Amino acid sequence: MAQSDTVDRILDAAEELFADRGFSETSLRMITSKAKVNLAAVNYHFGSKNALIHAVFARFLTPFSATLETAFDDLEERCDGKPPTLNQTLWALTESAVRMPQRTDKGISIFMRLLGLAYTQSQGHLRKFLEQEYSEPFSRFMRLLKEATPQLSAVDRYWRIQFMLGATAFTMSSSDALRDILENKLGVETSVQEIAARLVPFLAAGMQAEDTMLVPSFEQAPVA
Amino acid sequence: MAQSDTVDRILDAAEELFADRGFSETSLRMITSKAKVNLAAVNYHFGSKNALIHAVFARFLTPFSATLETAFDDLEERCDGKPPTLNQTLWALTESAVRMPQRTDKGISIFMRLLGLAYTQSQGHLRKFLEQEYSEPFSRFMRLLKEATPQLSAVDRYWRIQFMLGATAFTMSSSDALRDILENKLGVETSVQEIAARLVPFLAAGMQAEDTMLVPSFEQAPVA
DNA sequence: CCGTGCCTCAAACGTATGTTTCAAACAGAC
DNA sequence: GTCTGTTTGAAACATACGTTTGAGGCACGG
Repeated sequence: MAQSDTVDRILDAAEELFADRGFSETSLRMITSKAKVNLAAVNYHFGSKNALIHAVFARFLTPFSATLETAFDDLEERCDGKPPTLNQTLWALTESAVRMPQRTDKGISIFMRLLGLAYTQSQGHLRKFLEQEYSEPFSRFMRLLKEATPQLSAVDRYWRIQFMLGATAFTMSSSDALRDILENKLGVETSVQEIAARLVPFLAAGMQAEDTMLVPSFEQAPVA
Repeated sequence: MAQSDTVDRILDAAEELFADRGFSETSLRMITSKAKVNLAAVNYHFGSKNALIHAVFARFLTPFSATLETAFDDLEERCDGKPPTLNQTLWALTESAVRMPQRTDKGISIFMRLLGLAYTQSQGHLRKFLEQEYSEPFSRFMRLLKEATPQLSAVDRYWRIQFMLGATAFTMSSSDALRDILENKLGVETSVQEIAARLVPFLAAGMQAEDTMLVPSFEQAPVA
């Protein structure tokens, strides 16, 4: 083999292990033994474990952010002038994610789970890396959200974006938590596409909720 | 001192460190040096690091689940017979959380962040512990949610509950992630009570969103 | 006043981690 | 075939972790 596939085997193994164990809980020895490569190969090819984590993210985030850019381009062109709606913006995002070329059958869920972990596990270096490398599509998405919800105050919009990100990242990253508790009872399996199809209306409805209730209490919210 | 306060000092330090670093990323040496206590004290008083984690959760989860039980009792009594509404159920939960006696000024946010981590960091032992000890108030909350949303199919309700949990847990657990990016720009500080006041309407609206959009595409969702 | 039980302390133990080393194997160019 | 730069291999390194040990202190009941 001309350009050794050691690098890819490491990335594949690391991606999968990170996705279902987290970063700190995955050792280089687990990765190299799953990838059937020598332990030293990671530090040789990537330099450090943190750099390997960055490489895992870059491998799917770079093509994804390119796809996303063109999706946003298409959307804005289609709307010529008028700002896209909230639903359109959210769908542009989820369709870009779902339609990404997959390496494996479970590619998209690993993808989502890693993104969830990225925000959830407070790895300072990772956040710094992601902010530096992918701030542009992120900012653009934020701008679209702002234009799609002009009725919201900046503070309301800020928090509701937090809630959206939370619902998304958490759902995608908890493949084994509540799924075990409840999915057994229902006995149904759901694809990522179907989850997204359920998630987007939930997010859009929450984002456009009528009012922000302040100083709440049961006296002001009667029973009937 | 008759009953040494070592145990409480360890719990205080561990709680805070766990909350802003996660479990695996917090070592016993960090905890004991923050608590100004000997390293061996943790294993002496608690037996192991995992048992310490359980103790940290039990210290606030046990009184909280008691408070929650009476809040649900009050709510159901007030509604005599008729099932409580979704808003009432969500408010009963958040008010129980907010009105818990606080040990420190930042007590409630640590509380929330730990709960977020509990579902997010896939610590098998923690999930098992929480399920064993606190399954009853959890099941009761789920039952109330079911009765408050009879229009939803079981599958829809399952996923939307996931989304609610995600928005809540993630928001509460990401005290430093997006807050750094956006809160600087807005220059406002928000209390946990205010976050809850914004979160509940978001969740209720999402939970009661009209329809679950299936097989979505831009052809079926025109621009105007 | 002295022992008994509870607690603290410094030190060590065993293990696992990320990283480094350096010799061997390899590929391609001349 | 030989040389050169790149990649792999087994082993070791230094460090950090959770846990255990055993000596010492301290309070309290006899």
